[in-house]
Amino acid sequence: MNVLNVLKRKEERKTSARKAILDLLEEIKKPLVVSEIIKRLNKKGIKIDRATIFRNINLMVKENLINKIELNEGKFRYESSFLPHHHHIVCTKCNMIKDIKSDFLHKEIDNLSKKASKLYGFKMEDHKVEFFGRCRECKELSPSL
Amino acid sequence: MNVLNVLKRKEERKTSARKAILDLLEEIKKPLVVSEIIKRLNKKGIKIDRATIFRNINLMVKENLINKIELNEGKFRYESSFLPHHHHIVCTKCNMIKDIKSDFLHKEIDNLSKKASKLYGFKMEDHKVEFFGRCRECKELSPSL
DNA sequence: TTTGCTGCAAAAGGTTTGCAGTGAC
DNA sequence: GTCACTGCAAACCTTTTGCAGCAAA
Repeated sequence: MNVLNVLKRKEERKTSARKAILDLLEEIKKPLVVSEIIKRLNKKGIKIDRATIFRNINLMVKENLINKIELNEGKFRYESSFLPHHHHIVCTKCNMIKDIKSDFLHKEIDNLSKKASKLYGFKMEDHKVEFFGRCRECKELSPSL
Repeated sequence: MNVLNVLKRKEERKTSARKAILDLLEEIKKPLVVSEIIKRLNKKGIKIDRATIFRNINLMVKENLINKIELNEGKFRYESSFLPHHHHIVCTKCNMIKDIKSDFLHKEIDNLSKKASKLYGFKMEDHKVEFFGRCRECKELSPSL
């Protein structure tokens, strides 16, 4: 996939840093925080400055190549926009993040969005649905919670 | 309402700082960032140190007196837990935050939660549904968007 | 060659922590 | 009087910005 071609439209360059970040996110298929991105790139022998990562991610978020999300941690996570549309379920004990395929939620969420949009006069652009709870393993470890 | 009594259970004290914060949040009925909380308290002639605000808010979040939410801003907002359960709709232009009464979404969201919980083996504790878009005024200002 | 991109260092928020003094009970 | 709470200052973390040198086109 030649997603970086999106950048050619403007005066934006296809640099190795941008390619490396996009490649990583498509490979991992999970929302990563910037510190994790840096660590994983290092493991691959790729060194990119933190400031450069942020600058590139912000640019690619604007270009819709990357999604920027929050999962109650006080920092952003980033994932490839080229994953099938989905939501997240987060374990509040082990912090494991799992994707929820949106196809089985799609109708309901669409409904919600339309209802809310009509009732409140908004032109809807985006929505966010995240679930938080104990994953199979963690709920067995402390069933009282 | 004597919500502060919750604190008496433990070795926690009912202080004027805690009361001031809770009162403010019940009065405003909107999710506030800490800087806004400080400003609004100042206007009332109440001076509480930023560190004290954070410490108290975190304590009261644990006690379920206050909800801690994120709305894609890179910082937390806090609102009273004693508001009827609801979700949020955020204008991506003027940043206006509106509550969505949950009663008309409740069934759908409950469905979502149960489905996700069954499918992924989670014991669900919480969920988050936020909508983002242009409010009535802002969508009229730039209809092309 | 041009001008956008990068690394480095510094700064800017938001949030947390250590400590000595204060106040709730 | 005790021990939790507060204010102040410093530290921490994530994210942003300024600038001089580098590299894509």
